[in-house]
Amino acid sequence: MRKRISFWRRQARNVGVSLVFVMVATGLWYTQEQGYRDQLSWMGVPTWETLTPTSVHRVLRNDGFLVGWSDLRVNPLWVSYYLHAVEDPHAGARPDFQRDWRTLWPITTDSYFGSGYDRGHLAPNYAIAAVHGRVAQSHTFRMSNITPQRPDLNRRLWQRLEEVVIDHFVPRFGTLQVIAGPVFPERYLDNALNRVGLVEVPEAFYKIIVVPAEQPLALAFLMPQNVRGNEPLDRYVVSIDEIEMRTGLDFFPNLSEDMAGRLEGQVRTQGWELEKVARLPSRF
DNA sequence: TTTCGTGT
Repeated sequence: MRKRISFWRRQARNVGVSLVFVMVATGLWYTQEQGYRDQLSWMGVPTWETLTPTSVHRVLRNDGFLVGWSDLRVNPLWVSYYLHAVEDPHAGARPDFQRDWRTLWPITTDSYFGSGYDRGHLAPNYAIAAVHGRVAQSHTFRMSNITPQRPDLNRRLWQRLEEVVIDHFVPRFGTLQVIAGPVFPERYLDNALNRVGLVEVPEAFYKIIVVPAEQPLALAFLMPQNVRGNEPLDRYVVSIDEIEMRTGLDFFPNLSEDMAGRLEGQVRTQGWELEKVARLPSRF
């Protein structure tokens, strides 16, 4: 009898030691992970306004950018990254697209074959490569960073926007925080079966650009799938509030209420000199 | 320099 009691005591102590170990390890991991996330997002990682199946996601960390991955949409709901001016911007050759095993879903590099949709980057190849280097570049080719885009959007209008960001806005402001992602129809069931393989097809895409200064500036775009590609960029400027309404996400959750109201509630294009870049021709 | 598909 005595022996049994001491056996269970020992087990209880072992469980206790294990629990403490797990808590400490989790705490260390969490602190470190939080540090990485803070380095890749200004004023907090995007989160959901309300906990709904379509807005819930988990964060995948890459070199140079974060991905908010939705297992229901089988899409990145957002990507977040900084860009800063570099001496001699250039990118190496485009690597191959890669499967990302963290998504669990089997999204392979030829899942898009014959679909009529491009494999569109959210965190862009060129800008990430130029600013964050070769490894980060390869991570932008993970299928977790890819979403179905119509060719005229991906290769023309969206590409022009990406080019303006890295070639004009980054040199002007020095450092930018960019968040980009897809927009889906309001009712999930209306679009639930509209998929490329397992990947739900968005109806539009947003890109939020912030100058993270004492007095921050923000500019946000919302572009639909069906464009010709030569439209002026400033036609698609919207407020961050509008993107939050359309996506169910909360951007920059650590912003003070006061600052959030000023930055997110209205469209302010002063300071961006949009008129100079809105009509630059397509490269492709 | 910056987007991709192509078909196996």
